[in-house]
Formats: sequence, C-alpha cells, structure tokens
Amino acid sequence: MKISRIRGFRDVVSPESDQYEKILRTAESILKPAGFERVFLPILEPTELFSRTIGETTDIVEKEMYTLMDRNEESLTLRPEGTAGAVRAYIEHSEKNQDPTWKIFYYGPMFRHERPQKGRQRQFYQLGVEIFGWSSPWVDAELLSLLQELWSRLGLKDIQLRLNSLGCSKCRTDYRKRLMNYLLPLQNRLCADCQRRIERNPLRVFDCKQEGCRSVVHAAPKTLDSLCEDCKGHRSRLLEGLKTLQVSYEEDPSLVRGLDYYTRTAFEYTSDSLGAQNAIAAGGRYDDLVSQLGGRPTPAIGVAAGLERLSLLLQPDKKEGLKLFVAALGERAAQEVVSLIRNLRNVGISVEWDSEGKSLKSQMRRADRLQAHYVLILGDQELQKREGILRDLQAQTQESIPWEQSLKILIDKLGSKR
RNA sequence: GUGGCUAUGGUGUAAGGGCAGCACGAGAGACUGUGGCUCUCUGAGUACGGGUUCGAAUCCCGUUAGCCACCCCA
Repeated sequence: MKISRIRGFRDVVSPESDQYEKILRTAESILKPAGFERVFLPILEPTELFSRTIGETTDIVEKEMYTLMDRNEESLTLRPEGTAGAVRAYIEHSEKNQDPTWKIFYYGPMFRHERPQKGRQRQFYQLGVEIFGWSSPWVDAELLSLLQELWSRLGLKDIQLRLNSLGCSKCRTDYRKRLMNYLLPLQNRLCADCQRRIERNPLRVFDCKQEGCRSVVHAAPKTLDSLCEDCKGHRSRLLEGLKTLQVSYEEDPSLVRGLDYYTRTAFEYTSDSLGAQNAIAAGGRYDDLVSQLGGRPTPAIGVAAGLERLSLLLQPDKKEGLKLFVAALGERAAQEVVSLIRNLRNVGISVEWDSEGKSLKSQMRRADRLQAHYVLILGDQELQKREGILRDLQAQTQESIPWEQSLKILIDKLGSKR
C-alpha cells in the first residue's frame, strides 16, 4: 500500500531546498560578523512553555498546537514558534556562564495545525534571531538594519516594514483599559468575533477586516497615545536610529501581533506578491518574557522569518553545471575510474559517472544534460594505450591524456576554474 | 475550523455520456565508441471509494489532496 505524506507536511526538494540553503548561507554571512552564534534547539518542549508565553487566548494555543502525551504522562508540544524555546534555553544557558547577553540565530521546523494554503503549511520553517540582555533602542535598530541587509542581499524587492510600539506591561494595561472603555459602548457595531475579543484580547479587534469593526477601530485610542515616558523615549530614539541607519519603515499603529508576549517595539515585514499570506518575517521586543519564565529580568528582542514565503519571492538561481562526467565503458574501466573520481571530489571538483554500464552515447547524453563541462572517456582502447580521452563539451574539442598522470592533469585543468 | 473552486502519464494539457490523445521530459535506437539538432520506437495517466447508465475521464454522492477567500500568521 502506498503511504503518502500527511496534510500540510511537505517534502522540501530542489529547487526550493536550494533556496532555503541560500537564505541560510546569506543570513549566516550577515549575522556571524555581528556576533551571533548559531544554535540548535529542541523541537519538542513542555506544553506549558507555549501556553504560558504565547498567551492562553491566542489562536495558536487554543487550537493550533500539536500536543501529545509522553510515556510518563507529561504533556509535550511540537514548537509552534521559536522564541519561547529560545528564552527557555537562554535561562538555562545564562545560569551556567553568568553572561546576561546572548545573540543567537537558529533555523528549523515549526508546527501549527492550520488549514494549509500556499505559503502556509502545518510544518513550516523559520529562521529565528534573538538578542538577549540589551534594552537600548539601538539594538532594535540594528536588528532591523540586519534584516534590511538580508532582504537586499537576497535580491528581494518591495518589502515593507511596518512598525509599532505596544508599550511596556504598565502602559499596556493602561491602554487595555482605555480601549475597553472605548469599545464597550460601541459593542453592537462590532462583528461577533470582535465582541468576544473585547473581553479576552481587545487588541485583536485591530486585526479585524470587517467594515463595521474597522470604522469603530479607526477612532479608537491608539497604543502610541498611551505610552509612558520611557516607552515614548524608546520609540523616538529607535526612529532616530533607523534614520541614521537608513532603514525605511512605515508606522502602523494598528499593528498588533498574534503572540501576547511582545512589549514596546513590534514589527512585521510584508510583501504584496504573496496574496493573503503576506507576512514574511515578524518580531518584536519581549522584555518581560525571561522573568515571566523564571529567569532574571532580561530585556530581549527577536524576529522570525518564514522560509517558504521567502523562497516564493526569490528568483530561481541557475544551477551550477557539473565540472566533469566520467564515461567508463565496462567493468575494467570502472575499476580504474572510481578512485580517480574520489580523489577529484576530495579536492572539490564535482564529478559524476554512471555505473550501470550504459552505452557511450547514453552516457554522453547524460553528461550533456547535467551540463558537464568535460567528459573523461575510458574504454577498452584507452585501457590498452593507458590513456584517457578528455573531451571539452563546450569547446567541442578533445585530447588524450596519459592515464598515470590523469589526476594531476585534471586537477590542473579543472581545479582552479571559477 | 468555515466557505468556494479544482483533480487526466513525471510536467503542461485535449477528449464534455461512446476507441483516453498531444507536447515536453524520460529510456532505447537511427550513427556498430562521442552529447546538443532531426527522425523512429518504448515505457508511463483519468486521485481514492461508491452510485446512475447498455456504456462514465465526463453526471451524482462521499473521501483525500491542492488552490483561493475567511480565520490566523512566518
């Protein structure tokens, strides 16, 4: 019986996988010089880690988590996002080595039980970046600047940065009160979903796309107006920093994030060419999260970028052609050829061959299809003469080379190119 | 989770109650040891399960999956 993949879980194969690689390589080349270390974090965590951090009333926790019982009756969950696990790791890590700062990035699968759509899978891949231990708005500005650099090096155009400040826990509760006071008398103008949201999570009303709700929200008090002096200062210094670093942005007071732990800076990168699933990366500051999970109070900021959405935006790269195809005719030729192939590969020259003993024509065809630059032909005649034929497929020329020196000759000829 | 649309070789498509065809790709050959162009041949398909009918790719129902919107979000 054929067993097929489960819904929303995909095999990421070439050329998409090549693009994931490219994104990761590029990100690494930007982040490493900025002092970030690459970490590998667990995919499975205690359920409580997510329910406590992301927010009990969020969609993610309420209905999208892959939760399972371990053999010892402990409830475990496949991580729906990366930050909670990173914070957990930070707490354990910083206890050990006394250093309150940590700059990390990681990459891996996340899991949410949503209805699949283009750019939305149940297992999806995120690149996460987290910075622990600094509260200065310069850190926010630098992170946004690194991201801008990443988009630009990946050749992405038309990426918008939307920015908001949600305030610290104090201004958030103040604001929440003001917002509820404003919304309650207007309840009947809101859709059913939003009426429920007022009590549970009034900020979410801002996300609603219903006509009635939008008009109500339009005149609603904004987070920006409720910021305390410190938060206002943080915001304005961040905006100055962005100016200095020439990071372009657009302020969006209605931007609230789907996770409850954000404080102060919240941001989202979107692209117009992705349809409804238009967010390619998002993040923000979460200054209370570390202490909330039992660590020493530590300010932090982070971002998550979705690889499938990024790769949808990337132009496909043309594949690098093969350097050498070895056409060995017969078993004896195969015996001669295999260690040469290994040695060439060991110095970084890409080599393929076909061990099925196909006809020369068939092997030449394959070499052509693989866009090989050269073909090395070894058959009975060549074995007799102890030489091989090296054909340059692009130049359409060929020459005989003495077999005993073939390794050296090939390395000379093919090694340094490109 | 809700609603809509869709499902034919590996890929892209035709047949709209009556013989499942075409193109590309793949494999072999024409060229007996040399790729690309050309030609020939070969393999490969109606997502799955029911129903209507003399007869179903085609009509109906269910399932599954994909896409789109909602929702949500990366």
